[in-house]
Amino acid sequence: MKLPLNDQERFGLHLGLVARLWRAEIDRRLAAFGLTESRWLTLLHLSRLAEAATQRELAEAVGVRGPTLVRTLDRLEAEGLIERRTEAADRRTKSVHLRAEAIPVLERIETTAAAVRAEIFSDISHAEVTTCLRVFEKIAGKLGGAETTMQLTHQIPMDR
Amino acid sequence: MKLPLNDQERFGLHLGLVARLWRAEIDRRLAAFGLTESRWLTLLHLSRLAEAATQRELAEAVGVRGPTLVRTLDRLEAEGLIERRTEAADRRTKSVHLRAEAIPVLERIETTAAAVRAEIFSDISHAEVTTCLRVFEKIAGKLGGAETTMQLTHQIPMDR
DNA sequence: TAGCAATAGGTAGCTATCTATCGAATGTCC
DNA sequence: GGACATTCGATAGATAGCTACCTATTGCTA
Repeated sequence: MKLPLNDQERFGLHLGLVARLWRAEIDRRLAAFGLTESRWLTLLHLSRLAEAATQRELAEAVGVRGPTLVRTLDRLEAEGLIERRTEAADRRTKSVHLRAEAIPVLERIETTAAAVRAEIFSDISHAEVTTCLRVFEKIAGKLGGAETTMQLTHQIPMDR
Repeated sequence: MKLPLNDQERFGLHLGLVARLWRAEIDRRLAAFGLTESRWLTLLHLSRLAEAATQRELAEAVGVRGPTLVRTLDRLEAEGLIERRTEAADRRTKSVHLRAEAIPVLERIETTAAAVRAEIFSDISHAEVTTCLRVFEKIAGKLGGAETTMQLTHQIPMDR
């Protein structure tokens, strides 16, 4: 039973581990600014989406389920970084907006993320990165179905 | 601000997402047998470690911290799949042992994991897998320090 | 050998993810 | 136009990861 692992087995085991290490590192660097990955990732996607994104659109962009985003937004709203507005057109939906207070925070996020990337990728070639991305998208295509693939490539259709 | 993402940015964003999809898929397939990833992963590592592994050694193999393993072992012990024994040599440590009831469960895990791998990797070449593994280990080396690198390559030193 | 540092496992509490479900609002189809 | 299905955001509860701290035991060292 105590066989050495083959490469496919090792891939499965290491994927989750590296993802946890990555998240922990970013959390560590941004903790001093009161940010965790789920919060800064949400802010970042919000800044890159069209104006007046709904919670549903934002959740899809970030890659989490609705209830997960609800709690993240609760915290960001309590911290005064975003606000939710009920839209007259469809009173079920709420649009999410960055507040002015979020601008310096976003700048800090961009700076820190760039520094982490420069450090992490210093000895990883561009070809290696694109290979990983191709593998990620193949896996997401199989596991997540069409929606996730579109989400991964940031081609979110407007009519969903 | 609404710039397209470069490949390094996309890598960071997709890593966590694919890891969550992967975990959700395996949990879905093994849920019918009362297993979740943390539990079957722990059983699998236990079956591949030397006899009488301590909790510390097992935690390092699985890649989680001590308190995380404590809860997982609590559940596995309650389900009758493993048992903890206090060793006379060092009464601080407890060795973890598979019980006979775990054998069919492990067979089910191995079968299911092999099926998932065959499906996921059907259109991913061996070269792509090894490139990803090389990237994972470079990142783990930078983020996790020496111990994690050793853990990733399964060269756990005996004298720690 | 007495005291103190280090180690193993456990507990408490935080964050974040998920599924299942709910209420309100909207849309659709006879 | 009324009944039913769908969609959106929120809530509840489960699981799993972490750090910080605690107790018991071991071992080193002055």
